[in-house]
Amino acid sequence: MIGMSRAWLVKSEPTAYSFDDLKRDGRTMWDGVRNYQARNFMRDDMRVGDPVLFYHSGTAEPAVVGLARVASEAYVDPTQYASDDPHFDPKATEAKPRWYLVDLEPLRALPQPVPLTNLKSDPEIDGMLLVKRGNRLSVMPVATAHYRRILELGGLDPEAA
DNA sequence: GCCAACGTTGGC
DNA sequence: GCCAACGTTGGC
Repeated sequence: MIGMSRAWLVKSEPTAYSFDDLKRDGRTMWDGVRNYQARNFMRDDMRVGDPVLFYHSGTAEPAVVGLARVASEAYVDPTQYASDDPHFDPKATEAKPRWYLVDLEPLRALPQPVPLTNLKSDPEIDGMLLVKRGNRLSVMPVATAHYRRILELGGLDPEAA
């Protein structure tokens, strides 16, 4: 990681959108995020090229399964205006959008998915937001040391990735 | 399916 | 501005 590239983690239920779906699509709008903190990270802090850990939640074994990258600057999430969309927000207006998103592109699946339980028991992962009790944030920053450790556990060389 | 934790809403 | 009620997240 050259310069001030910052690592992130996004959660998704694979039945809704999986890492395989992202690989198939080649690129996707990370739409439907309806949490202000998560929105702010995307809108204010994400930069094109930042690495993104892709996490599967709501599964028998929740795990980090892939590596992606931020592929666009933030822009208005169009689903907030779509009355037939589950993420429709009647309080959002064209003049005052509420929700923003970035595009994501897949880089590669982790050769070895890294289960949440492994992270919880790993001393080097101490303090990571993801493993904090009651954490519900679906877009979060990841400390560089934690990011590198997860790549390592996932079977990727942190230097090469 | 259960339930704890959390964020948001809305009445006051 | 407080806070109870509610809906959602997400691990188990």
